[in-house]
Amino acid sequence: MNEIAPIVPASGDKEATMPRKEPTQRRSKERVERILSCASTLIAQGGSDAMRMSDVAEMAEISIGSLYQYFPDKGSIIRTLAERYNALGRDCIADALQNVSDMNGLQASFAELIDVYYAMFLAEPVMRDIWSGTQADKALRDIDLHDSRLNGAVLADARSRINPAADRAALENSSFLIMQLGEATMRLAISVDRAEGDALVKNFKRMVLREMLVG
Amino acid sequence: MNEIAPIVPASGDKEATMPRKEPTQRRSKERVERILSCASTLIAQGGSDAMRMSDVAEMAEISIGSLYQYFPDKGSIIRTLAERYNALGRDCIADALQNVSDMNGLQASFAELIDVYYAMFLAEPVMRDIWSGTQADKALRDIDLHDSRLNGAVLADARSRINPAADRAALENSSFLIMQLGEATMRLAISVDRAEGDALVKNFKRMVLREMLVG
DNA sequence: TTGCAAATGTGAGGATTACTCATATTAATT
DNA sequence: AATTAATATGAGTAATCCTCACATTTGCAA
Repeated sequence: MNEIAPIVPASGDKEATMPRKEPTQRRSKERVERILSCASTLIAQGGSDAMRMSDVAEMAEISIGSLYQYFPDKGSIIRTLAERYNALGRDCIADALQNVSDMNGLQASFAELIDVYYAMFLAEPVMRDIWSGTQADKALRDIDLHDSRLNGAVLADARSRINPAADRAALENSSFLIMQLGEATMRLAISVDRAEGDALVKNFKRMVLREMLVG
Repeated sequence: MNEIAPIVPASGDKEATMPRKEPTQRRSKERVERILSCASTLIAQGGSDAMRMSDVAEMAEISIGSLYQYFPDKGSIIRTLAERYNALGRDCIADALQNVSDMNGLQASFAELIDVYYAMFLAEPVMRDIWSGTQADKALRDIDLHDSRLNGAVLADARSRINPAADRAALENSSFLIMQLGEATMRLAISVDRAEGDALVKNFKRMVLREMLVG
């Protein structure tokens, strides 16, 4: 687990973290996608710890050497997947919150958002696995923190719109915390049996909606 | 990272997870302590990933083979340390909450508890490291969940005493969630700079005290 | 088309570490 | 003192991530 991740063949940047530049773009892009897709499948099967780089190469029908030409290390594959999932979540959150203009709307949207996230966690083994690793791996945690800040800012915007008098810094801190605690709640909920998990999520929802209301 | 941890030479149980039984108890007990202490030092220096079993053996001045006689795998050392830290925390929480009898007392005690925990997290690199790994390792997570349930039950007891009308199951669920979110907040707070971490903890405290008052 | 240089592909092998096991040593017991 | 049981030892095994010297393909100029 090392530094930064390559997202996709860098387009002329100072070669970033990607080993070599973009060649027959078409082919290399396809390879990157195949690698990520195979990695995803393998993680879904046995978790990212059990995913071996040799398995990924074999399933993607490329040599191990080629694999390392596209991703400098195992962590970079996982980070790339994490970033993609996060981007999905970010869009979801932005969609839900961008246009709320009153407290009722905010609460309704946020409550639904929590449900959607919970459903995603339950349905996506890869996401689950990667998010679990989030705390242990520094690079992953940094990605996670960064995205929580972005999402927190979106929430803070909405709250600020509704209550312009509120202190912006405080709103941002509170919103960031809410995003992180939301993730923690999801991780917790999927670690226990379904009924208890549901109850925990419900409890969290109640707590957060009140926090947003009261402030 | 495998199954269950040995705590200390098992006293005649069906040999549990410990390789061999208790011998010249004195010596073996000392060895276990020395191993744990050296492991602690090494984790404080570079984190548990960087801690090599060969280093532990060397620092403890025993052979690698002996090390594996006391701890069946690397994870078991870490789990043992985790359980010891948790036991400390459990005592702390029980002390603070056992005798509260009204809401003001509960809020005051819990607020102080949060501060104490935060201070511990800031001061104890080993605890930090182990707790960070909590999410990634299944056995560690199970230990963590188990202890959060115990602590949650203590909190639920206190709340139940204060408000006997409240539904016990709901209190327990809420208290368990609070304990887990508290941990999440600590992990978060130490991942950002000190000022922001302080603000996050303060925010969490506010949120939780209100939850206990209202919820 | 042909030939050459640059870009990619390849997989045997290096390097690191958790962990094992046959053997040596020490302690307990008779 | 002899025998048996308990424990210590560390060279060696196994599992994996990753590298690198060399083979192959591609792009391009003549």
